[in-house]
Amino acid sequence: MAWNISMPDGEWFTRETPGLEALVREVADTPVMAIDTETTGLNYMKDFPLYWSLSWERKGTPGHFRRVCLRADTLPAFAHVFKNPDREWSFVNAKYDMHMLFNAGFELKGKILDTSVMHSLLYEEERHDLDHMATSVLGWTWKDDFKTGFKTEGPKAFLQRLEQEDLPRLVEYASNDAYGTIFLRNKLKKELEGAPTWSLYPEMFSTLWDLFIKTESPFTRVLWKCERAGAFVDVNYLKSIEGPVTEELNKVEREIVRLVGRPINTNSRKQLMEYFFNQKGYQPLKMTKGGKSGIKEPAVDFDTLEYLVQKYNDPVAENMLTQRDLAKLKGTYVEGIQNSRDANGRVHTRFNQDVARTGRLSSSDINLQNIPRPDTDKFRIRRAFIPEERNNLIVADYEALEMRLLACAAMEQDMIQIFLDGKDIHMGNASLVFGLPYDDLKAAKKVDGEVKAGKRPESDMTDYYQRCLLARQHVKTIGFGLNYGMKENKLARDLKISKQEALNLMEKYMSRYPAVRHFYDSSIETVRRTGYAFTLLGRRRFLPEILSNQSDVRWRAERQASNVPIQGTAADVVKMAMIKCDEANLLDEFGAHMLIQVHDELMFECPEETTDQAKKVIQEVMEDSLPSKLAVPLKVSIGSGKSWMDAK
DNA sequence: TACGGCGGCGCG
DNA sequence: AAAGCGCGCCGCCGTA
Repeated sequence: MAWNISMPDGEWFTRETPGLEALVREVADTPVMAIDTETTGLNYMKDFPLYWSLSWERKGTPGHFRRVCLRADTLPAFAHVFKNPDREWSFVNAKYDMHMLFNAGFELKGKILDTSVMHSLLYEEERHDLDHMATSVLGWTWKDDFKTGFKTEGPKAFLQRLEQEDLPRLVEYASNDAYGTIFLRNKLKKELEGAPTWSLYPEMFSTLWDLFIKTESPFTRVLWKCERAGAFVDVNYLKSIEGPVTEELNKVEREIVRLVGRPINTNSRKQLMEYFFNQKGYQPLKMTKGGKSGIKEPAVDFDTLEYLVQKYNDPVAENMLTQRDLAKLKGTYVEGIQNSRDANGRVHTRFNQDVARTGRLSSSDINLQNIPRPDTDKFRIRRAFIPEERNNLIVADYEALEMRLLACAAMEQDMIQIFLDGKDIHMGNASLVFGLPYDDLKAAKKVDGEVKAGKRPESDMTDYYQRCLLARQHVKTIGFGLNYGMKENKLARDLKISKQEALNLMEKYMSRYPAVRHFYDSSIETVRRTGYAFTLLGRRRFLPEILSNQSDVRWRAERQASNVPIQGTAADVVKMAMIKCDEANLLDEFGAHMLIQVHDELMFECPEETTDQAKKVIQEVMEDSLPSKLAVPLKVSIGSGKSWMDAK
């Protein structure tokens, strides 16, 4: 027995088992079912199910459950059940099993309930794997250990040996997962229904169950489709920059070794630390965090290198800045992306729905949400993401999404007006905060652009225009910084101004926008009062540390309290947009697939002929993704082209 | 040889 | 580093 509870016997089915037909009939007649697969491995595009299991509460006999383990050869007998849209499947980590079933030739059409996602809405600080959820939600503990077998023999050999040599153990193992899942589904559903929340649409979202079933549940399938599609990669382009990147990196590393006068591994912070602070005797700028041991050492990060260049004019530090850039580019992107390509030249990320505490997605294996931006990346990695022949990429961006949501949430009329007037928000803010004419700010940016493009003489960029540009930059940094709870010290460092100037700037900004100040204060107050920070659709984040006696712990919770409503609401908006794009049937209408989400940006692949039509629909759907209009319209800029770079 | 912690850094 | 939110991956290094 694997769980520490009494349970019905696990049943075993193969294609030849006489009871299979009756089982199929019962399953078809039971609309709520937990499902799990045992597979050949963890690669979701390549591996496939060897066994699978189901568990459900028997119709007409409440409290009586069945749990069955089936060999994969039984799957075809259930094909019509998988196709039925009017049923519900519960999983742990749903997308993975959906991929496995798809690899075996079956696409589930019913509702998808991922218990990991359900759990993440209630217990965002905990893990969402089956073992932990079963322990903490159900009080069940796992007794058998299969890890060693999987590890030493590999999943395929291990599972197939079990079928031959110890079938009961295989049946236990496999069917218990499904059994745990159906109990988790039932318990978590009750907990979600009993979890009140606060949203802008109380008639639609008043409990976490509303949030789950109306947004997260359909979202899972949307993400599954994105993962499945993958993004096509121009491997020739990556190969073409691999040489130059490597050459440049080697060159700068050789130069560093020459300057140091002995072999040094430029990737080793320890060796660099030794060189700068022992051999050269420089003063450290800052110390590292120290981690568990608490041992702090001099940092050798970007800030430090920049300071060593500034203060000591050190050529090694200067070269290290280049080395860092190139090493990151080469290892993480040029090589990393190539290594992730599948046989068709596409890369398939995992979009994690249960990781970010604010409700954002995360992307891993491969992370497609941190590909370098072309404006700072001289090797233009984004150029490597391309459509297949005769297709385009479409890239749609929410413009200033978080600022718009802040203006709405705070009901800051002057800021709202900037958006209603269709102005650039940072220029608008700079204009109001510093009393500069908006048109001058606009002209400054235009002239700056033209001077940089060589279309105008440098003398056109007057001191006044420089001041205008700087004002916009300062206000932009303040706006983002405030959202993260930044204080004057950090602002001063970022803007390279004095602490007092930074303090003055922030005060000026806040007193020009009193409603914004009040919004941040009241966000913190809400958490003090209720324990939770809320987003527009009612996602909650529990922040008990807001009452901590330790000021650093409490301050951190306060920063999170003021950030969650904005970052989390932005995540809500994009999530709704993705669901609506899916519902708009872009695939059938235009042959368009959603590929990637990068927080406020969506990427699609679309045939050339239908690109213009698809763009129009996508833009409309995204700008209109919420149940009702906000005080500020959401604006989406949309472009298309033959690479991620060109499409923006 | 594998793994986790850590520093460092890419993105929004 | 510091009162800057949310992520994931790389290489190094110490440990098993």
